[in-house]
Amino acid sequence: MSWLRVETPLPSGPMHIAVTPLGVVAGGYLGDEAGELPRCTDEAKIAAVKTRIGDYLAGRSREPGLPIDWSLSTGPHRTVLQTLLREVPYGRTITYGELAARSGVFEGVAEPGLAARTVGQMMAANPVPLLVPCHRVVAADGIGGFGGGRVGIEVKRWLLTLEGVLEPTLDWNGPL
DNA sequence: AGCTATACCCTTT
DNA sequence: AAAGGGTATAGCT
Repeated sequence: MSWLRVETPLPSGPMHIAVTPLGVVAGGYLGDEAGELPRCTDEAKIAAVKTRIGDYLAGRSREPGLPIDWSLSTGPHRTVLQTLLREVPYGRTITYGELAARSGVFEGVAEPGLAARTVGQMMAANPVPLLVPCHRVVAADGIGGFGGGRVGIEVKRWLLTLEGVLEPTLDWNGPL
């Protein structure tokens, strides 16, 4: 896989996206690990990803519309991610417990609270942030948490504001 | 009404 | 093989 850098208006700064011949395989919000990553040299892919991601973050498109390479996720993990992608459209949110139920992975296996916890873990381990809208998954009583340290939760809030789920705040620097 | 403790799954190191 | 996580709920205070 090869990586490319995408400028974003996110509080975390530029993103890094990994692509394969199949599609987008991974991504990250950390802007400093770029040094050791193999750089993508395919100009066509670079342009496509930058355009799609850029349009989405600018509010010009509602779906990134990029092909996803699921090879980094397997079993239940992949099932839950795909369920999320299919069941939760732009501007909607779902709770951890709800997603667990919809995915069917925990059918009759675990108790509600326990399944929700597992889903949280899966979201945290989501290799393809943004394309798989893990930020649309919230806790039953509020926004919930978000991995990636302190900026993580800020990114989540930013994205939810972009989609109109949350009211804009003072530090909102995005479109609208 | 609000807070703490507990449950025991799935991914990652 | 072990630890821990973006939670949900039940029970107390």
